[in-house]
Amino acid sequence: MAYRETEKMRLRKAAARQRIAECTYECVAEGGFRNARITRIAQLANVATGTIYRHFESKEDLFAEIFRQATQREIDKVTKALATPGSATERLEKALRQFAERALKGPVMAWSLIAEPVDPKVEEERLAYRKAYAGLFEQAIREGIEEGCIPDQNPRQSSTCLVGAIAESLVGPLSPTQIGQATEKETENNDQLVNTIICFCIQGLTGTRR
Amino acid sequence: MAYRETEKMRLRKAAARQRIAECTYECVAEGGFRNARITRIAQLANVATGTIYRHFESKEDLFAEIFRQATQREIDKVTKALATPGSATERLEKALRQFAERALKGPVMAWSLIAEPVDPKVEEERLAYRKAYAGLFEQAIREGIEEGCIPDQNPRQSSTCLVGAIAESLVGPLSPTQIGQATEKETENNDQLVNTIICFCIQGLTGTRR
DNA sequence: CCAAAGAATGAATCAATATTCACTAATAGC
DNA sequence: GCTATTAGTGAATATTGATTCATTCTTTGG
Repeated sequence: MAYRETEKMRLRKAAARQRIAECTYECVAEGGFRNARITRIAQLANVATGTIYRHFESKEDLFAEIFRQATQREIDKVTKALATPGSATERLEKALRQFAERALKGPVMAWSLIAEPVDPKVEEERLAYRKAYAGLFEQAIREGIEEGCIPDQNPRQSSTCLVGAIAESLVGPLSPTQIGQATEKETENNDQLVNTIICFCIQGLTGTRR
Repeated sequence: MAYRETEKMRLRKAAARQRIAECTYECVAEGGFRNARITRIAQLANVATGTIYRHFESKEDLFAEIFRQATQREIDKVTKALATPGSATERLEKALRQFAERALKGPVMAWSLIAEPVDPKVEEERLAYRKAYAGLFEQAIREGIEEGCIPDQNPRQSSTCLVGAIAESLVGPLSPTQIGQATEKETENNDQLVNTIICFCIQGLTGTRR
């Protein structure tokens, strides 16, 4: 009898796994899942391609995990924004802004999470992600209706519409040509864009121009 | 001296080309560009794979042409809707509804036109398509502001936001699971969805609940 | 019917990647 | 240092589709 997994080894393996995950994230942020090739990920992580398969069942599984981690981060941010004090409308505005600004800061990743075609397992994660968002906004709208700052409406449908509206308002400008990092001018334009989207969304929700 | 291209031949070739185009459209409508393989298209069109290359330079070129044809059809519909009599708001509503309903009737095609990742040549067509839409809506918004039925705002930015909002409100629900043909219940839901989107958009634009 | 020219064919080739696996290196406990 | 066991490697293989091209079929004008 000889080899038995020891703590040191467990840590080393965990570190390697983590490194692979991070490099995958980097690749995706750079050019989407489509662009994240196993060979490139392996290179970045300083491991052999085969090693990746000792840590993850398949590329699909690896991607699904990265997707889950990335969306969880986004959802946490929005959840936090919705948990601040203030009226439902104010909190919704904060959350939408959070969402939009993050997406514009990392447009490729946002696009990958929102709209890039992905394998079935990853698509499953996306479904959960969408549902989570819709649920968050739905709850806030419900509160707004109770508070009286949002007119009566179907919260589920409005929240779906809301998520859709922001998502695509962002996917549009970001998806095709603009992959470069934001210049000053662009940053300014982005601020403008975010304001317009938020304004549009809040109006769409409340019917109140401000 | 012997063979010279005759009218009959010209027609026959044109017919074959047309048939290939139609079958490509079918394939795309069924599963997006990603899913439209040359071999499958050839099968549907009853030609050999090689034949496709006698009619089109490459897959990319074929796709670009199909894209152009498909978007032209969509743009014509919206243009027509915007050309009816009525206030700018009414005409915009009609146009948005037209857009949304068509997209929901052919969700996969809509998704392909709006958001599916495509080759550079096709992406170029998409850019033109987006610009055309933005231009149409922008003009209508400008008219609305002049008429006084839409508050003052940046027409370019609002129209971009508008296009984005609808597009993604539709891409969201349609992209993942629902590929099946609409059942009665779904049709009803779709009507509801379209109403909500339109309502949301018009409010976002005018700040008026109705 | 014939010869020249073009059109159509589809099996073979090429290309791009994911995945495997026979082999080597490292580790653990003695 | 030795051996059992697991980790790591990366060249070879498998897969999926686009594209090519030598060959066959059609058409045309005489």
